[in-house]
Amino acid sequence: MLGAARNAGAPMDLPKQYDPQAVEPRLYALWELHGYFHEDPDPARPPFIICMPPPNVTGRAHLGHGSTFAPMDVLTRYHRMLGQNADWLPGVDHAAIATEAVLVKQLAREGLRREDLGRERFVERAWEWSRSYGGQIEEQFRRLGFGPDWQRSRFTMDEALSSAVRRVFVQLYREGLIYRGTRLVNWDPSAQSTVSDAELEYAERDGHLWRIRYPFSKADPADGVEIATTRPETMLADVAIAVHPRDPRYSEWIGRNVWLPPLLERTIPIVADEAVDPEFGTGAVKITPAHDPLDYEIGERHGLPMPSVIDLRARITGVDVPVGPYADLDRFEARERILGDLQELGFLLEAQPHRYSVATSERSGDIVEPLLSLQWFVKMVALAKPALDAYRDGRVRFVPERYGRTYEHWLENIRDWNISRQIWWGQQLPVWYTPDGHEVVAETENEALDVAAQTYGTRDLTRDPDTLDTWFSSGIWPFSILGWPSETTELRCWYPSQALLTGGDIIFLWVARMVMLGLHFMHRVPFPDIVITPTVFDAAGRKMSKSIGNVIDPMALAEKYGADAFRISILRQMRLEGQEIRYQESRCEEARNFNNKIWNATRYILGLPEGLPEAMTLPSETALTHADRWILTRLRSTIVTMGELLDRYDFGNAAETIYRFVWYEFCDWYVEATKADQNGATRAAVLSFVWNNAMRLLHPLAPFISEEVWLALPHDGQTIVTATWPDPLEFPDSPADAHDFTLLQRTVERVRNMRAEIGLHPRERVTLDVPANVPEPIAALLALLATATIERCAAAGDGLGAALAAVRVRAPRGVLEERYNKQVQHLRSEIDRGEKKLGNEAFVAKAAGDVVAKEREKLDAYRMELARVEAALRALKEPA
RNA sequence: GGGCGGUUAGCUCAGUGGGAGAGCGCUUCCUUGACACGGAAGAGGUCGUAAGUUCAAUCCUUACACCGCCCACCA
Repeated sequence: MLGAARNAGAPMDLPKQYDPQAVEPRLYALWELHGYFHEDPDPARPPFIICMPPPNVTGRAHLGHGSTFAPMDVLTRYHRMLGQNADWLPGVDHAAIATEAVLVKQLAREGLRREDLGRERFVERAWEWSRSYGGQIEEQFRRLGFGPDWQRSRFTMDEALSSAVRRVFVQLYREGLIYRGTRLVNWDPSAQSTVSDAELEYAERDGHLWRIRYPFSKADPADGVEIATTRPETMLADVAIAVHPRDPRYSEWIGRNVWLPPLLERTIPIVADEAVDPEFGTGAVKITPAHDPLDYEIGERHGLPMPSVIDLRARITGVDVPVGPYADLDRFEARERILGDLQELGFLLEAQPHRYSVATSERSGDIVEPLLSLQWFVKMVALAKPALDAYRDGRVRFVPERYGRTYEHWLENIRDWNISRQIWWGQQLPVWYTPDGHEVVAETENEALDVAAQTYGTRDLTRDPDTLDTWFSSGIWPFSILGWPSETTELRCWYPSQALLTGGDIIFLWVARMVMLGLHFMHRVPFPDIVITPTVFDAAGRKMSKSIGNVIDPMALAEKYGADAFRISILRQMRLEGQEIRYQESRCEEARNFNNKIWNATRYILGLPEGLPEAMTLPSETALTHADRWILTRLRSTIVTMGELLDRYDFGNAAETIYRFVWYEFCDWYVEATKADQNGATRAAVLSFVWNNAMRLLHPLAPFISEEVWLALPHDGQTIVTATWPDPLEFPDSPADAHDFTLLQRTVERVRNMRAEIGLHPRERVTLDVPANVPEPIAALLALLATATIERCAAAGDGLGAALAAVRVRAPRGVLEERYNKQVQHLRSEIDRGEKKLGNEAFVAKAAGDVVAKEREKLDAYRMELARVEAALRALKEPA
């Protein structure tokens, strides 16, 4: 659009407001059409690979993608411009639990359960759903300008990835790192599946701590041991009372039996265990190994039986022990009934209000029930050790560093990972059972049949119905997407990747597991840098949630303000050490204004009467004005700073740096300065050169507007996407001239300030007495920028700084007097401060030399300035 | 209970061992040939509290208060 306007020679016909909706989708389509995001492995260039954390197939873009995915896009685009073999590898996760939940809900609307459909048809339906409705998030990512290599997109359920998963499972099994066993697991009754420890969320609840007496004799309910519990419904499965071995209150009772109320059908022993806290409750605790993790450990230590009374539907079951009238009651209903009965029988002594935390399932939100169950596990200790070593010797590091301690602590205290799930959508375990119950683990059914025939003499196999935890397949993501176990070029060139960017909430679920599995199967860490990006909250610091109604949809922001604006608004708020962003829509509006500023600066450049040069070249160095040299020096410094900041993953400061350069340096000063007549010959070249460079610096952050503007300027190549990153060595550096320009800026500000005090209309010229030793070009800029008429007066001071300081503003005597008096007052206080400081012997003796010298210089400068102002004040009072 | 962040202008946040910053909001002026999604000039802060280190502390140390996050087997 801009380019066409340029050719038409009528840029002023362009609208004054930038319209991202007209630009963004069009440019994205072109980029994708030309395959600018696609790369092949090229060993001749350094790789820069980022594996996209695969969003759930059920997922939709949210603000968090702004803080995590936008930075990945920034890095990939930046490294591509640096000429590296840069590729961002995308994909989608099959999100077993979430997808299954969607489908089950869908079926329910049809009055069906998944069993009515059968596994095969259910899985078929899940595939259909994933293909048609799923992956919509990829479209949203396109709209946000994210540029991963779509041709390489992978789905965790793809056959290649599933077969990699089976390979990993089989190998770990053969190495003895995967086993099947009956352990206490977290059961999610509403999802009807296990949940791993890392997927639990603890919620504080107000409840009660009930004191209950277990009697020594059925005949005397008043004589017994008092325990405290928050979960009376589990007492039906109690197998013991535990006390601390050195608790004097109970020591003589250890070994005795008590009756188990309220049924009083069996007795349980009192045992001693160090894990009991004598300070808590009554110091005696009921032990229910089948329904509590700590009790399970105590039960194991004491060889206690482990009856269950809560079944998979979270109802009371009498399969193991008598449960009397409570059979089949819901767990919470049972609690009420049991409490009532205990009360009636005199065993309930007290109900004390108590705040406690319950484990809930992250996915379903249901209260998780610890249950004994036969499941598959990964032995973690052996895998964790190398992952810890890799962190400790620096092969992986965290940004910010502090997250490393989180990772370390988790790995040090790691527990076995329950990987079997009782859902149908996902990678089915490559495990078969013979009629005798022998396990056969193999990558394919044929192989399993052969093994079974050879080892057990049967071909009658039943496959384990369970599927693997979704995180099992994402744990091998950095190499499974490169074609592992095949020895592909991709695998050879692109493993390991260069950085992982993700939210802090999945350091355990995903990051640590990728490191462990990467080390185990590829013998190298999957990425050296782990960048933990901040979580986005609302402006009040609350999590965004549907129930609060404070969710901001990034797609709506992109619609309203443009994807570039959305990206800038998030990036500018990121801080290297920050762990949260409080998002306010006003930041997006501000970024939209920024883009509009860029648009209008471009309109100005395109509308220059002299037209733009064909090629992007700078005029000879001698032709450059002060302002040119200043902006080029500032550009050079901006390029260097941007590079440093992006290399450090400091996206916030990088965004801030280009933002300030564009607005406060280029637009506010340089563009204004080019309106002076003197620039006619060179300005179009310098303006378009600097603007071209600025657009390239901006491109990783705001890909659309930078491309649109860049294409309209003199440029090399087809697209900014593959343009080269600006090189500061391509243009002259003249710090001295740049400094002269900053002296001019201060003078302009001083004059403008006076103008305001005089109350001049913005267009009315003020008259300035400018010393003869201020060079003509500088004086001309002063006249332009301060809207002034220049009268030359006698040379004053030594050097440009002093000469400019001597510039006088002609103004009514009263205004000048007030102004000078204010200045005198300010200068005196500064001089006073400096004198006191330098008069302090301790300061002069102990402060670093340059600090003292600087202080002296400042003091001298203030004194000179004071002398000048006082002279001016005196001159004012003398009769003309 | 343990660990980690945070506390700076009305709001959201930068920042630094040596004279407190931005954006938004607010006040005044300005529809000047890029831009009112703009320009210019301003007002506004004892940098959470208290001690300590230092010639010098908003910055370093300690304690405390409040807010937030993570971890943990308080039954």
